Amino acid sequence: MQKNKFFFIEDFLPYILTQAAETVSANFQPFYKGKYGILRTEWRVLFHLGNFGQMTARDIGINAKTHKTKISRAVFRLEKKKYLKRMTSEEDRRVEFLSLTEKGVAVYNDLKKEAEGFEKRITKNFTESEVLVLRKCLKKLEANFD
Amino acid sequence: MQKNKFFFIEDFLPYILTQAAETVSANFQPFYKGKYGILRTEWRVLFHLGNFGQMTARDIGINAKTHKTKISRAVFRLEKKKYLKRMTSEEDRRVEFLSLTEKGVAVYNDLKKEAEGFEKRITKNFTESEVLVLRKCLKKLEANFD
DNA sequence: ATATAACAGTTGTTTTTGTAACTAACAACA
DNA sequence: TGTTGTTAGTTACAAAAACAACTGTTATAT
Repeated sequence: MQKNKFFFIEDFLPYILTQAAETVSANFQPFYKGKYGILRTEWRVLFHLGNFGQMTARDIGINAKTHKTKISRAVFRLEKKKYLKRMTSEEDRRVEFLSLTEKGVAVYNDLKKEAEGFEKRITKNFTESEVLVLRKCLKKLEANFD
Repeated sequence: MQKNKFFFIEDFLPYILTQAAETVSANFQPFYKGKYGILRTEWRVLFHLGNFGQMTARDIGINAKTHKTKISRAVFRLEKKKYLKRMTSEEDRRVEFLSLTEKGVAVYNDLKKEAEGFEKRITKNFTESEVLVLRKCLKKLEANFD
């Protein structure tokens, strides 16, 4: 930022990015944690399965850039809650296909509504173009590390 | 599994925001963790003191929106590394004024350079206006929860 | 005053994460 | 066939975070 030649932590992009993400996440958390007792990684697994249908733990991990142990534990917990079921692959018995149960789909559909409402709420004072640029920049930031 | 046309996790702003923040943070971490063995909260405390000078743990916590136990432990570790010193207030003996030691200032100055370089690098394919809008939007997102 | 509440910071305990090592299944190739 | 390497997923242990309870100090209100 040109406004000053010195370094200010509050203008340091990685810092304000993390702060914004933490604040937004902390305020979104009650919807899934408070309502269904699931953690962030569980939310991500649930939403991957709800969104894309049957997937393997491996592919969820790749797509969500999440370590396999985190996924493994999230899958275990979702299974324990009966939100998710496993089916071992016939061709490769190392692989498990994961999918949501009826109960899981119901939770997903409810949380999807919450998510849509939440997103609308946090961007209510944004112009359409601001939202577009924001999305584009966030994707670009990520892509810079691929 | 019915695939819903209207909600996509990869367009969900809190998700892409968190993903971008996690990716950026993971790639910035080696600079302070790898080089000086400090954690993220320690980096934040160090940079608050380097930036604003003498501060109390309380005020760092408020400004960085970080819980006092996290700050307390970060201060302890920085003190153990001799990057930081404490001085009990005369007027209120509950309060401790924190400041960087010479060694701490040296680390801060080095990490500040790294930070500047890193920020430049991650935004090198951004237009000036994109960076401005991004900053503005991130601050606005945060402000929506004050 | 003296009781009570509020505050700055620390400590203890539980929960979650990070990392490495592991099991079981497959693949490549001699 | 082996033998070696790779992969999907789990488990064990250590590091860190979350949360509650705590100490010592100051402010407030009878």
